[in-house]
Amino acid sequence: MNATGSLPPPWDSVGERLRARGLRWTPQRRTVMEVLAEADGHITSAELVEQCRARDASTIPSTVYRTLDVLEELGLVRHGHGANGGEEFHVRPTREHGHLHCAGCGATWELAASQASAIEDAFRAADGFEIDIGHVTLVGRCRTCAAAETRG
Amino acid sequence: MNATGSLPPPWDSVGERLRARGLRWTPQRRTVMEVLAEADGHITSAELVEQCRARDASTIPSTVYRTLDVLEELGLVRHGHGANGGEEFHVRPTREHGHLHCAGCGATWELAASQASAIEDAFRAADGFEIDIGHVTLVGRCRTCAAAETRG
DNA sequence: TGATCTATTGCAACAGTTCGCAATAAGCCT
DNA sequence: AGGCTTATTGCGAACTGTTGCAATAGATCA
Repeated sequence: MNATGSLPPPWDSVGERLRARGLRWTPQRRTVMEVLAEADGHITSAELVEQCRARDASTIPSTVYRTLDVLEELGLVRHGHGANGGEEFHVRPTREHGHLHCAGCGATWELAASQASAIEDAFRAADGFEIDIGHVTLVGRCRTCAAAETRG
Repeated sequence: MNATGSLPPPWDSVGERLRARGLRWTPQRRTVMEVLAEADGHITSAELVEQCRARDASTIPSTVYRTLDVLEELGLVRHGHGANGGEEFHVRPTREHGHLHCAGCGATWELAASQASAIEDAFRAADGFEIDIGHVTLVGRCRTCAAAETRG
């Protein structure tokens, strides 16, 4: 049995990857991995801390945040900001994608990769800017709410 | 001399506008207006609190935050989120504009209205989404940093 | 001017997040 | 297995921003 036990890829090799960099594989970090492995997709910091605490009541928030920093350096998660500015994490291996949030109805949804490409092109053309479409949740009005406002 | 003293437009009429809605014109709110009038453009919550405290050492942060809520309802400021998710305010009467932040060199700059229009069009075409381009600071790589990364 | 109504303030508590620091413990080497 | 180095943890303090509540003080009307 390897040092990381039965975690699924890409989490099963995290221990080795940490050690290869002179970093350490600790029980606290393993707890964070377990939660992330189950949360595949998105998770907010608050959710992550809460779920770590469910597995290990002695979980300290600052340890979780610092573990996330390390995982981001390893490329296993990427942090972003939700519509209210709060931190949220994209868990690998999720494809690149953006989030849109409607300030009218409160919905948040993903922007498909093909649509994202068109938008990235627009930024590139406008300003030479290579936007990281996934980093912040973009806020505006969905088609329905925008139409309702125009009418009303 | 009117009730708001020598504040410049549109701040000189805030007192009346508040009263017209059954709200009140208080010394604390006046302090916030004075700072905003000088900060024309952008200001973060922390900067605002700090500058209010410089004028009136007894300034309480929660009062400042609540005043900002009221001013946003009046349309005199609009809140947004910086590259790190922190709150920041756009002070009227500034035109609509977006902010871009380069994760490479750390620079933040404004997106001109004409460029913003092209990007708004791209969102509208992609998803029917009416983006509020000014609400969040968009993160990515500026032309220079993107080119440097491509090279090596 | 004074009474009245209630918006607003000040304060304290709290939630999310970061940081400094001393104690702990992972990983390496013998 | 034991010792050493230092990354990491746990904890407390600080910072940003929100909320509940009792006391204060604008605004209005007589």
